[in-house]
Amino acid sequence: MEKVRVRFAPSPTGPLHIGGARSALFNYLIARKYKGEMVLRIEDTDLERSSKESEENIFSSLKWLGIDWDEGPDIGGKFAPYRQTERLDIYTKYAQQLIENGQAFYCFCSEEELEKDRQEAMAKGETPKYSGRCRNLTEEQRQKFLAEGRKPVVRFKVPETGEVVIEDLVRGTVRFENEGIGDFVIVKSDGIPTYNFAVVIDDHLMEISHVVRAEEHLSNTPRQILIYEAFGWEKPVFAHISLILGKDKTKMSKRHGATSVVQYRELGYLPEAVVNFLALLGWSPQEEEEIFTMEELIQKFSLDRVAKNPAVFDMEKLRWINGYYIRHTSIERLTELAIPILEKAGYLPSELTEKEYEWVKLIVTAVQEKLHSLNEILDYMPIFTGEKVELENEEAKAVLEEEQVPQVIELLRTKLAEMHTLEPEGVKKALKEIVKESKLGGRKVYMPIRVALTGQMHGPELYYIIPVLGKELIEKRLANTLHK
RNA sequence: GGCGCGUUGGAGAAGCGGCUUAACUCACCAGCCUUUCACGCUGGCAUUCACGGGUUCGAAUCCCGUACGCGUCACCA
Repeated sequence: MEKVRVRFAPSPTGPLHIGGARSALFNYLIARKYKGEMVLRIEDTDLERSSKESEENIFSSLKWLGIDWDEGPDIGGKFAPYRQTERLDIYTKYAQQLIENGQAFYCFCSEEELEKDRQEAMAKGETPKYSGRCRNLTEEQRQKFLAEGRKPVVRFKVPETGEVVIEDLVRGTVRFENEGIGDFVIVKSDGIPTYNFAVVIDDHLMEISHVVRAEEHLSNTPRQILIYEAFGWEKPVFAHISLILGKDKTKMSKRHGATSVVQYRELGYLPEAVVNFLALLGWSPQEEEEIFTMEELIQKFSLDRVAKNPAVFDMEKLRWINGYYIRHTSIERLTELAIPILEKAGYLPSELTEKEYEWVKLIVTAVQEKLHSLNEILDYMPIFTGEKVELENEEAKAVLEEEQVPQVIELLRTKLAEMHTLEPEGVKKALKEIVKESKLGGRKVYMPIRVALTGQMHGPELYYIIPVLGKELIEKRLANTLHK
């Protein structure tokens, strides 16, 4: 088998979309699995919408996910350049070749003319398709148009009969009649090639062996194959992966929530969780496990287990996966990730003291098992900060009215006073002693303390909450809740 | 409208002619663990695979039609 060379070829017209990230991931997994090469190519031929900023976003999003590439605009490679706007002369050369061979032609039709054709075809109930008007212009006509100042586009001459058969790795055999394909534009009037033309030239020149991309490109594929055939080039293997749909089964869009990789990053998702989730979007493992590291994915991934049916973006599942990774990563890492979130929310200054860092670390330890995304830590912050405590409901109020409460609180005060510093292990021990000495049992001791300190019936372990609060805050809170 | 693709439980998703009385995961319910919540563990949760025909000894799996959804028909990628 020849060397596997795959590519991810986004157009830099916005932040990296979750669907794009999934295409990039699949390509990356294939490249690594078969010890091939991954090419990153920037398709920036849409001058209007492309931006450097989007390009930067694509680079950083991919890196964040842990996807890297062997050749690309930032690192170069033997087929450089990797930005289409830097390859314009190459496309011109090949377009010229097609024109000379009679496989492409200049078209001078104006937008108005084309629109009129379209309307007429629609009115007659026909498929709108290029009329072929400029297919056989004489040299004279051409000069006349040029003299009028018209800027031509170059159109590919599509054979009028025959069909294009695609042997797609995930979709099987798909056929398209040539008849349904009009002569399409390959070079715009400003001299920039269109997508359908540039991809083919680049994929061929860059020796891409497998084109793995989203299903929306499936109906473009016959046009591209026609170009391969016009040049007599060997075609790559195609694999069109299904679209990503939202919960309502329509194409994933802003309406469904976050759609870009950066958004997930900002919402407190871990890159390995996003990668794991993305891999499951359209692909399924043979075994029962669903949690995989990048290494495992590289080992297990294969295109023949990629499904044809559309992949539905299940936010609940992403949350669950993210929660899993949060529970299984280190406190140090979570602390580092939590700091900017807490800073932004005003819980921390921009420069941290050792003491503040330790404080965050304790909070993170306390809530680690409860989080599904890092920013959920903010939901727990009222437990750890502020002097005032709101009793959450009547039930909580009732807990504080139980008869053993004064005794429990007194014991707590005594125990805490005996301790020089509050740390989880010591507090845990002290609490157990209270249970033992009072002979009241767990619930009657823990629940009043919990409610008195936090106002809530549920929450993280008390032996974490107490050290986080510190003696001073504890006194203030006790005073606050008990004298109401 | 033409062309192309899809349709399995509350949700995601395997299975692609007999081994399926339809995996697995999430959610949900019950029990256990536990000071609470959460985590973890155990068990329960589709007689049925959009619908209607057909092929076959046998169909979720193959064929045809209908419905619904999605994609695409650009000088966007």
